[in-house]
Amino acid sequence: MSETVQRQARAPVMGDVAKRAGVSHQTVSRVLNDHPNVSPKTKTLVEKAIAELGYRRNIAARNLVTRKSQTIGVLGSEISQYGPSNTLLGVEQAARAAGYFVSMAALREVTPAAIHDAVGHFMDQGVDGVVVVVPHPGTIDVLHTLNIDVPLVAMGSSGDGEFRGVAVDQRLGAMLAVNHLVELGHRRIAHLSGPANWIDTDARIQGWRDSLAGAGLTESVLLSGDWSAECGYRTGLQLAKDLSFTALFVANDQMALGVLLAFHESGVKVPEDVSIVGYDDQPEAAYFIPPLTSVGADFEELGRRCIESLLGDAGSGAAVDAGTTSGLGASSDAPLVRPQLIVRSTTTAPPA
Amino acid sequence: MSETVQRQARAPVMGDVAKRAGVSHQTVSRVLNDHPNVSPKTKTLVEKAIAELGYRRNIAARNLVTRKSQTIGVLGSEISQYGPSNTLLGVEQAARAAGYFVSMAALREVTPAAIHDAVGHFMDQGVDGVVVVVPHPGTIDVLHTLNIDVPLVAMGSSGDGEFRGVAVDQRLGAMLAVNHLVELGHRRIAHLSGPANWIDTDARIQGWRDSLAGAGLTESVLLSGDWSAECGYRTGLQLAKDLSFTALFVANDQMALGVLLAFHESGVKVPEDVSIVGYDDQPEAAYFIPPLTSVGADFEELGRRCIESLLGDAGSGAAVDAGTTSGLGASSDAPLVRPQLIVRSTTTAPPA
DNA sequence: CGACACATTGTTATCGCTAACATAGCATTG
DNA sequence: CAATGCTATGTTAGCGATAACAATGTGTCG
Repeated sequence: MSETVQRQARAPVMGDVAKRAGVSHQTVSRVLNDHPNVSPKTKTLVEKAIAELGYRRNIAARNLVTRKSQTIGVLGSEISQYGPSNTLLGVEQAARAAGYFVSMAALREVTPAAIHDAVGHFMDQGVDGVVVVVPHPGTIDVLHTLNIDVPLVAMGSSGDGEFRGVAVDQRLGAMLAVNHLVELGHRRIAHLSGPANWIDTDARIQGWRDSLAGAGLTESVLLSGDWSAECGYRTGLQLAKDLSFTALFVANDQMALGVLLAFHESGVKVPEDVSIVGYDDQPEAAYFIPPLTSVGADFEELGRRCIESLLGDAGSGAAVDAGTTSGLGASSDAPLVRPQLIVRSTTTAPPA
Repeated sequence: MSETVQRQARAPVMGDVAKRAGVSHQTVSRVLNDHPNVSPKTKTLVEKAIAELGYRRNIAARNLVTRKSQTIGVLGSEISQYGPSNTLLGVEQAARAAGYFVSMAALREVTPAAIHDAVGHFMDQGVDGVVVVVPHPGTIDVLHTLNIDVPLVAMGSSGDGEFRGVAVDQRLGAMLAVNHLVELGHRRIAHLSGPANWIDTDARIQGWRDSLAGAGLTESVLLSGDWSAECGYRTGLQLAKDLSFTALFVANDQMALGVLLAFHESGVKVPEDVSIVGYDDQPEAAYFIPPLTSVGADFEELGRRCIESLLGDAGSGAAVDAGTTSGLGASSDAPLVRPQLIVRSTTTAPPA
């Protein structure tokens, strides 16, 4: 009688399952871990006992003895933004599908101290790997100072000796945008970029330049913004006063939204007076006034690739300690996600 | 010599710290856990040893013996949307500040099976509490079937005997919106709501009704949408053909964006012909054409409150097993976050 | 000054699991 | 048929922390 009570009182452990199945607890462990040498009959027996008891293996005990936590730390910032939040989604999905837990730490502000904190948090937890979804430059540098002893994948980075990187081919994306403009007949194509030094900013500027050069055009205005609609609006107001270009490539959709409003208020007609191409292709872009032509990438796929890359690493054991550091050549084969141009109503041939 | 090598080979454990500080490992544990009866001198000694060795406590071992995982499971869906993603941010922040790890599981699709899966994932992990950030109705019902043995807080729910809830006072938000319209002189105020049965949808419809009733007005058109800009656009196109109202309260900003585009294309002037109020006040709303009047809430605060509520629970031990179930009266004191109306350029007095 | 309370520290016993080794049974082989 | 190798299972020993209890030392009090 009292035994029954006890059983209800505390969760069943491996020994309970073993007793019920008439085997040793080790055999139960073997069934749970899919070891090869277990007879089908025993396996069935054990599985039945597990089901009957509603047994769940104690993860803490397992982690203690295996020295693995089965969890991946995801370091994020700006996770309420379209790109990062979708990347996060992809990361979580892929990680859980692979049997890992996902521990999240969001950076409210991207400072060395905050990064340090969050990584410390992950180390305390003994994560098996870290995915960094922080589109800020310098993050990688901070991480380098941290002496992290688990595999790490950084989104947006192209990878280096120590860390792996997964990124969207942003230069290509920018070229897609600018080529489209060139094909429409534009010859003076300005660019409203992101803040200086961001990886994304630089790559997009580069694409703009390369595309221009490829078409034999000289650079027009290059302005830098801060990604916000507010900034797009202010810049748009300035620009409207004295248009020296017929097309504008804006580094993200939010700034483009601001520009659109500013132009609207200033009487500059889009696309008649000036064509605009955005970047990110967030769902709302299709409903801007007018609907925005934009370059989009599959951010979820990006997230999935992060995990793929990380697990490829983790699978090969402590690859980080060993030769990887010397394999600088690996940086070039960082997987790149290809962006796509979605043409809508903000682009047309330049005014006559 | 070999000892030195060993020390580098494996992470230091409590015993190493103890040896170095000249105390027992238990004393080290006491220092780490802030036990009262440790002499300041010893404490300093231990802390010095910890720092010198770069010691980090093994969480798995601790979890095993304390039967606590120090982690909170966060179940989310639509985490790339403005509201949920910010709530998530608030949750993560507050949880980490309270010394908890945050394990995330994102629902790609909100089905009983997916919820089941994710919760099972959390149970495997032995989370100390669960926060549910899933704005879909029926989620709670599914959770009720799951026999969860840790405290749980559901965002958007008003709480019941078994679970706690934290929500925005959406009825109030809707009333704020409609009252504003009434004060401007509108008498025929339509509502484009969210999908049927959503908690949010119902509360906002209720607020719209109550506000109308309070002003002695009869209900105008009530249409239901699906939150998307696309749907707002289609509905807007319909509506534009035959305007039977002078003001439209839209249940979220994205649908409002679609409506704005549809009206623009149809030649319906906002706000001259019809006033529009949105809901959520996402940052972009200020840059819609024209800038959208909207009702906003502090979603991060909502997230923080979730943790607050959860930890209040967790603190009192296994409150769930005990009397809580009978305390149905507690449902009324669910903390409500108060929304605010932000007036911009889509609202004005009705046409003469 | 002996007794008792209290602050401080040490010792031992788990927590629930997996790794490593040990053992038994059975088929194969020269 | 003894030797060998495999398969299937059991036994034992930790993983690294905290809990519970034991053992000190120190000060106060009658």
